[in-house]
Amino acid sequence: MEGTGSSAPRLLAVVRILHRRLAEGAYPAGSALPSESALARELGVARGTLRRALEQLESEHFLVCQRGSHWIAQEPTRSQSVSVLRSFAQWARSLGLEPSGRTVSSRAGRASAQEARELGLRRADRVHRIVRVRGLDGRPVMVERTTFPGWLAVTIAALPPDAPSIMAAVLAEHGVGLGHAEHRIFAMGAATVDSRLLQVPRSVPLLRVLRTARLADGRPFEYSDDRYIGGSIALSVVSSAAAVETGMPR
Amino acid sequence: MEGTGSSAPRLLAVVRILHRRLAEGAYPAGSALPSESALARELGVARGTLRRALEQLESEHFLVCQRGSHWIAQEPTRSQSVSVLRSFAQWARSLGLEPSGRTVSSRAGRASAQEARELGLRRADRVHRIVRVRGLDGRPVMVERTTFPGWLAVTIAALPPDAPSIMAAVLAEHGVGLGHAEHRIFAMGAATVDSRLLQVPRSVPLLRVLRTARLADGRPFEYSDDRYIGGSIALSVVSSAAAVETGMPR
DNA sequence: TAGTGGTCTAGACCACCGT
DNA sequence: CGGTGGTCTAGACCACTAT
Repeated sequence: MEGTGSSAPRLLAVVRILHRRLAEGAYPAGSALPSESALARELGVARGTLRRALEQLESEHFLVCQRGSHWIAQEPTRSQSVSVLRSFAQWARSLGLEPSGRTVSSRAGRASAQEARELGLRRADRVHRIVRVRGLDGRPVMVERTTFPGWLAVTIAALPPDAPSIMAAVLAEHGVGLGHAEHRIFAMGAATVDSRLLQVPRSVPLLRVLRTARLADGRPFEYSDDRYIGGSIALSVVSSAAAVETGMPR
Repeated sequence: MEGTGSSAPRLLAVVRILHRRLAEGAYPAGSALPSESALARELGVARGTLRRALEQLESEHFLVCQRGSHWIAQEPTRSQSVSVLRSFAQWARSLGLEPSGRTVSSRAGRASAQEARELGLRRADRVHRIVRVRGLDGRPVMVERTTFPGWLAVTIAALPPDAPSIMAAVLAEHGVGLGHAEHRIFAMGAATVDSRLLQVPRSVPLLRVLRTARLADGRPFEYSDDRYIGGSIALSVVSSAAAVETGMPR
């Protein structure tokens, strides 16, 4: 009976509630959800609104459905879209999860040949390196080894060790957000250090992402080696071969 | 006041009409469309339905809008190439390597629920499944388990077991290339079957890519579970912060 | 056949834009 | 201020699935 006129608060609230319930196991993988009508009534929204939330969860592969049957919860692999460029913290919050960060080390240094190449610096230019363990709702899911160019060192070094988002600080201080990034994605076994930081056995399969990111104004921002616990997270990529056609199903 | 219960005929009809009008220059680039209410009245649908059509055109970059103002037609030449979509064979050759393929099995079957969903089929519709080991310069680097919709079965079954590229055959026979794909990327340990096919020890880290691909004309083409030997291959993805999606965050 | 999801409708309130 | 898009509601009919 009532609209809001701004962003989509009801929808977002419902999405968050469902994410939370799935994460907490209220709807175990493979089990059926209550009917749309029942769920809508319980959450105090119209069926249409509830439905848009379900469709979002479906596009994130948390739910599936078949005509005439109930919605089914899926194995909760979190999927991070790479095409839409967002920081870890932004991505986590969009899923209704709380991102955390713990800085393991943070120190100044000189660029290696590789770092210089990726960040557009000269070898031995000043850089700042940090190692962070990042988590979702308190559980560690990835370890991140990042190198920043020297001009960011002051901003980075000033951050508290549990800052959930470095991007937010950079945005606040320099007024520029992420522009674009290149990712190279591998699989690898957990090294001894990784296994200790992530609290998993050695040689467990990890998803390794080497990332070179630039700010919206084109300046190189970071070069990072991220290692995710294998099953806990999926990267999602949508790619197209250009060319727009007219007959668009979907 | 009336629903249909089947696919979405009204919505599709409206989308087609708008595509045609844009193509015919009824709404020149930069000009404003009539208001949603007026357009809905003219086309004989509810505003909600018209709106879903506009959102689809927006996601295809044909239209943009601002709050409180009209929808604006866009120049339809905007290439949105984010990630380049290429087949394994195309990719290998671009690296100067020789792609190879060995078909391990190839047989007809009926779609599982998951396959039906990914390929836009109904459960138990005819599909064709193949398992292939693919290599670079003679060394196996990945195993590929692919499901094709029934209408492709003849083309697929006719291929020689060492065909380096299925896409090339489809392109030759049906005259359509790859259009669009979605990937979900994980890390996992090699299962027993994988280790045998790839000639690596069990539990070696593999890069697992679940891929749903469509042809340029929008028809679902394949659903595939690809597993790459961890260190041998990296996926490379370039992403930018631009990206506008339908209505929802995705 | 009863119940579910898939689609569509008609109407409402709100925030925002131009005047 | 009136008009526009953005969001939400309540209710309807249909095709499909399960039993």
